[in-house]
Amino acid sequence: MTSSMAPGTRQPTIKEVAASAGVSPMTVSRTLAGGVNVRPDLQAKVLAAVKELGYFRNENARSLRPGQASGLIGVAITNLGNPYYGNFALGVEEVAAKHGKRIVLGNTGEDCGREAQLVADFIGRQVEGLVVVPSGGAAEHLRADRLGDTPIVLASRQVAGLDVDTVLLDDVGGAYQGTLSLLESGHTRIGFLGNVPSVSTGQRRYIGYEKALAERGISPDARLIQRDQQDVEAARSAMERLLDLPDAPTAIFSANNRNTIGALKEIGRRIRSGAGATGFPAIVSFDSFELSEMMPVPVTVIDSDARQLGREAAELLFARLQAADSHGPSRMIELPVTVSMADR
Amino acid sequence: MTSSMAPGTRQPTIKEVAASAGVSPMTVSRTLAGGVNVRPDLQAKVLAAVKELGYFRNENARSLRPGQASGLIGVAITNLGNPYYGNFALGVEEVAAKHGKRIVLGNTGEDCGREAQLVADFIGRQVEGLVVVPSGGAAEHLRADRLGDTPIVLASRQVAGLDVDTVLLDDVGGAYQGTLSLLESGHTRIGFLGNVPSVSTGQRRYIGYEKALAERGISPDARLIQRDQQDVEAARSAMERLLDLPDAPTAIFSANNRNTIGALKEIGRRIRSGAGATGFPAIVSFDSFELSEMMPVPVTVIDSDARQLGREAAELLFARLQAADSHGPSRMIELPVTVSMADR
DNA sequence: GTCGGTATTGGTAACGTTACCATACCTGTG
DNA sequence: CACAGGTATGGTAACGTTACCAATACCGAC
Repeated sequence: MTSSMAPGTRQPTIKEVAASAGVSPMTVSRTLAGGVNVRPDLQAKVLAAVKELGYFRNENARSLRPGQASGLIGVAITNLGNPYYGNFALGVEEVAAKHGKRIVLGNTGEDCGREAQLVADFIGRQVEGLVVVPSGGAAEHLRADRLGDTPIVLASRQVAGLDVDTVLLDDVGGAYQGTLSLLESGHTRIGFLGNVPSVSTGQRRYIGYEKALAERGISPDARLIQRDQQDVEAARSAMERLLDLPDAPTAIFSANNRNTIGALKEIGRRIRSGAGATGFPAIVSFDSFELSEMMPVPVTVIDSDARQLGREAAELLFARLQAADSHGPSRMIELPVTVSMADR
Repeated sequence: MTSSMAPGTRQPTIKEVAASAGVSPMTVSRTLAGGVNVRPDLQAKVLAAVKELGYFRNENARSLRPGQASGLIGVAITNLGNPYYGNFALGVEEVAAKHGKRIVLGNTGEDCGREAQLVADFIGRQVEGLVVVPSGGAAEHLRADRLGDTPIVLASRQVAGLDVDTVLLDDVGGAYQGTLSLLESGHTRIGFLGNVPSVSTGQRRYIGYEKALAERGISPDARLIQRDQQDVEAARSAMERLLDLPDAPTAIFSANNRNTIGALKEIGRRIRSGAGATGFPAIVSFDSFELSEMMPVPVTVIDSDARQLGREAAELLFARLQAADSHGPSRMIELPVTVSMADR
């Protein structure tokens, strides 16, 4: 039974456990470390005292000792509310757990300043490595030599001029294939909804789109290109502008999840206000989303496995952590994407 | 310029910074703490050395000092891949940031053992408080006296016999209202898709459903009740069973997000295999989901603000942290939900 | 009975940091 | 010019833990 004390009650320390068990702190430490060379009866006493006092080892103090690792991997993602990144984090966690490490997760909200803060804090907490989905602004704070030799892996997006391990999707190829499928269906006016070019996925997916158009001798029409939307509502409004053009596009290439949802919301709005369910542009969406098969217009999905992306990023990090030469040349992996055609 | 050393390169310490700047560690510490009573020229030297060496304060060592708080709040959620919990975590983070704290996020995967492990680790890392969405199994490890006086707030779900601060949704009321709306439309055979009763939301939402039925003198039909689905595929298959009943339900009350998606997927499957879009049960869904307005069958949504849930949980925690009497009686908050009728 | 070896236990120091105290300096006042 | 009162700086100890070493107890072998 714990004595119920004033608010300021502290965690018990190993000394208190030792006193309560009638042994030295070292015996407690050894017992908790597995009990080698500790008499079973003392182990029992120690464990009883631990339970009685509700003792937990102070991991901060533990990781202070020389040579002791903190057991933490810092993970910074841009938007926790986006299930894509949630699943990404799950992939990182899965691999980290396999190596006996825990992840510390932080959200940058696409804000470069918060990202810098977060990374600094991670390092201050002695993480053994970092997995970061960069927000896309200036990235001085991600340079390897500014991180005190903490290894870092970038995921999903790359940063120009930053020579570190990176895992990307096949953005260019996926966008190219998706756009091509629209061209092959006879579309020639294809709208583009996407991210700002300063974010590498925004840039790379645009390149794939443009490449497919170029092969058919079509030069991009600036009025069909909307690249400034960060959230669903902005995407919806961009879609509204495209649909209101005198010569509206007959198909849309949407470069991500948020844009696709926004575009579909605008279509839904028009359907509910009386327009029939026909005459809307076909949609190709980079990134899948739940219930895409239930949409009133055909949606072709360029899908990737967020969890796998997280796994690969983590594997890259652990490879570097275990490498004899942790300063070896940086590696870059591109994960394939799958294109699931709308079946109508 | 950092000397590029062998893999084992360590973070620089305050002593090294001090040596490099030609001052004592105390002057470095004071400078980093805001610079009171430090000559400007020395501050400049220190800051230059910090930058030069890429020094970050060791937060673990810092929090070891007596009276120093770790600045961390531990947050345990059940499923990172579910955007509901992602947004929940964002709400917690928002309030934590307001108080100058950071969150450490962990995923339990609805696994009670992992939850216990996670909480123990949080405490070992000296978090100042915990926000937990309990997984629903045994919860010995969440008892306040097992947590070394670290305050805890439960969110979304309560745990029987656990007398701690809790934030819930108005599960009973929402389920009652949603079910009532179906009854008022004339439905009498209403299926139930939900969580296992050991999870409090599963239990409470079932109670609301049953209460509405009882008011109309309808006793629940066991064949219409499916309460074992944890993921989308299981939910789809449960929906399949309901639809295949000889006297299939004319409406479905789905007690959460995952079940609603599964149910809709089954409907989609049938529509695509040739059935018309009519003759399917009306759906009421506890929890909203993106694009619910685009579904081929009307979906009434019982919506709650996940982010607000996170905010309220965090506020409860900080109230307790700042209270003079941190052992005061536990509080319970129920957040309202809104019912958005399908508009057809 | 003595010796080498092993099993068990405890003491000490060190990890990186900062609160506290002591010291040295500086400025203005009587 | 002495002295009070402030400002600036450094030394020391302590936070909780465990690696390392020292000490003790015990065992079997000679």
